[in-house]
Amino acid sequence: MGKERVTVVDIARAAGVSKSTVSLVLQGSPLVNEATRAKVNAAIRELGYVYNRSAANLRQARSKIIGIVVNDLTNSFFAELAVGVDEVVQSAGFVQFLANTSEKLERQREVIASMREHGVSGLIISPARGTEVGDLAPLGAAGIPVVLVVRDIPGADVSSLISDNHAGAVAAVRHLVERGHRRVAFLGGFADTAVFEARMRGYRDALQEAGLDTSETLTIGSAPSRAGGVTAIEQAMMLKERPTAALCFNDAVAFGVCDGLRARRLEPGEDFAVIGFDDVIEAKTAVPALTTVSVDPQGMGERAAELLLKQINSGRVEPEAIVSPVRLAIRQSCGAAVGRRMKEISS
Amino acid sequence: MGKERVTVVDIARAAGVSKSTVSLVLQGSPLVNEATRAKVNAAIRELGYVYNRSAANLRQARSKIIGIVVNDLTNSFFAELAVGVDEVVQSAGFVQFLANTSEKLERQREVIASMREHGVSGLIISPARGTEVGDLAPLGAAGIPVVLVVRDIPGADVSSLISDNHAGAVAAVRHLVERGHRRVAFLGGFADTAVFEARMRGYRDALQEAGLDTSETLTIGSAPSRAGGVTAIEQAMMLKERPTAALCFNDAVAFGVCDGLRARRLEPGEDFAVIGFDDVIEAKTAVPALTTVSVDPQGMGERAAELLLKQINSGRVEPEAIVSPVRLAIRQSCGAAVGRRMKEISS
DNA sequence: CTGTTAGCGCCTTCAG
DNA sequence: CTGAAGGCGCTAACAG
Repeated sequence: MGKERVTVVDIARAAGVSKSTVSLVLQGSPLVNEATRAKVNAAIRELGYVYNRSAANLRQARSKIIGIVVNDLTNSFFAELAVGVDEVVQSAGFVQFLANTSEKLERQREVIASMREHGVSGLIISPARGTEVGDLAPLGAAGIPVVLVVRDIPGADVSSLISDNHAGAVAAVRHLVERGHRRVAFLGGFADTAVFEARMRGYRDALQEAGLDTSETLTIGSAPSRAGGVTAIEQAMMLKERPTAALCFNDAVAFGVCDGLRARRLEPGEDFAVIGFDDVIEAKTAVPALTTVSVDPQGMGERAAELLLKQINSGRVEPEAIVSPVRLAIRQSCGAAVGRRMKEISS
Repeated sequence: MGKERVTVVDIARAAGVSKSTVSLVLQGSPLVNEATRAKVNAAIRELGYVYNRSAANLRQARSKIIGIVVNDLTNSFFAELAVGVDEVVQSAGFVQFLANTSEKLERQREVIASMREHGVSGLIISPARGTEVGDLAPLGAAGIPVVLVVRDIPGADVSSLISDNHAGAVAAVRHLVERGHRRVAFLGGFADTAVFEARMRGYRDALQEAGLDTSETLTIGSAPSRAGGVTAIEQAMMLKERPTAALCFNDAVAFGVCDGLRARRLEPGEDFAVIGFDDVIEAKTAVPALTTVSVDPQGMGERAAELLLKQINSGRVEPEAIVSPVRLAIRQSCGAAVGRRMKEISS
């Protein structure tokens, strides 16, 4: 067992060629004779050579790694995203740096800095709440392509890939109105994100279009979590004129709303429809017995990765803003059964 | 805007010191005067210097990155794991390479190779099914610490951190027996993993201890997925003497079993208890209305990362096998209500 | 098609 | 406490 690292010169010597030839083989260059290539590869295998990317990166001033930073990996939505990114990134011969910020700006700053130091070729970011253009500016200045996903940052000079939240909200409300709902609440979320703003605007626009009440009282904010959903529906049900349906800020809130509904007795025959955003695996399976209609962006990870790779390969960093269409997915038909079930369970 | 990369010599010049001084400052060495340090830091900020880790890694022949490879990031269990690892790894000044293998050995080989090339300091692996000792041997030979999580690979000369599957199964079965269940099935999973073997053995041991039937017929294998659970419970319910409770190979199977139970009518008053393994967030929320008792390892990611860091820092690579205790977590009380609910829903 | 030469940016002796 | 020199392993010119 040789203690020392085996390098290109070792394998060059073993194969009886020069180290640049080895280098060419390593990079799969077509400029090298088939026989030579075979000899080199044999030597590589024999000596157990492992390519040293640190050296290559240093020399080339770039590395085949792309970074992905998400604000909450615990949320299945982002886990899915990361898997999608990983898939295309791996097949393109890159590796993925994954960092989770847990919505902490400080952490985000650190990981972005760290990624720069590692010389990432590009970055996919679902920014933490409160991220400002200044946080991304250095990347752009350094010529590192960035693709923003899920949350846009107005004014940032980078690409973005977000879902059409406005259209999604409009479609959801239309769906509810078609089914006869006249009092539709908007539950959950904080007003400080662009995502919230877009969904809320879609909600209002669709109500107006249907000539319905857009009064503030039917809009109840809360943490964008399951617990927040419970709080929000409780408040909503204390209103003089209760809503009969709710569009929720996201899937977590929708689950919480369902929890809240289960916990209270609805009047016999009373029905309640719930719609959430950001539907992913969990949402598809978690509340099978309640009606949920979901607005979910498909394959966002893959698309983001492709967009990023395109920019990396073209060398050009020309920001591109893509708004991804959403679809309404109906999991289970509405019906008075919902009201009945509530009673049964709470008894 | 200078086109050229700013390096240590630039900032050395700007600060009026030598480059080695700068290097010391960069590493937070205490050997440098406070005033000098301040000057250097000022220059760094002013020139927008970014540390080049490729160069440092090349020079030092190691990198502050640790790799984590999981067999299914889509499974919340592993997402949680990755988050846990990320947390401790980040605070230790490392960054995390995350790769998802989707149970594909070929992919796993690629990513492990890639990580070696990047000079990772250590690796946390939840191996894909079918991984052999040979797949990990080169890492050990290269002195790269490896911590196996979730799934052990007998004979591999690396550390491992797995839950006490045997004890978990025993506890689960005892719990069921105490509640009066006499016919307990073991549903789901494939017999080709050590995990399966341990859980199955615990199941058998506990039954024997209680003087109950351990006949093969109550053991029904299936894919370790939700769909597999549905298949398994359907088979189980076609038995002459039906089981009244099931211990499931994992949480996904448990969900599937619940699905299957919902889909069929139980006799009035008939009860059925379901227990799953690998409980994580999803499990805690997905089937709130059914009785589930869960066996879940806590903080495995953090512990694995700590173990790995310890090995990295000590330089010593002395494999250590840790069996993590599990706990039974009862989500909701058992009761005849389950049988009633089934009827209601399926009608 | 293959060999030679010259660094990439940093860290580490070893003197001062 | 700071400066001067050398080289980590690789690739990018350029010659042959």
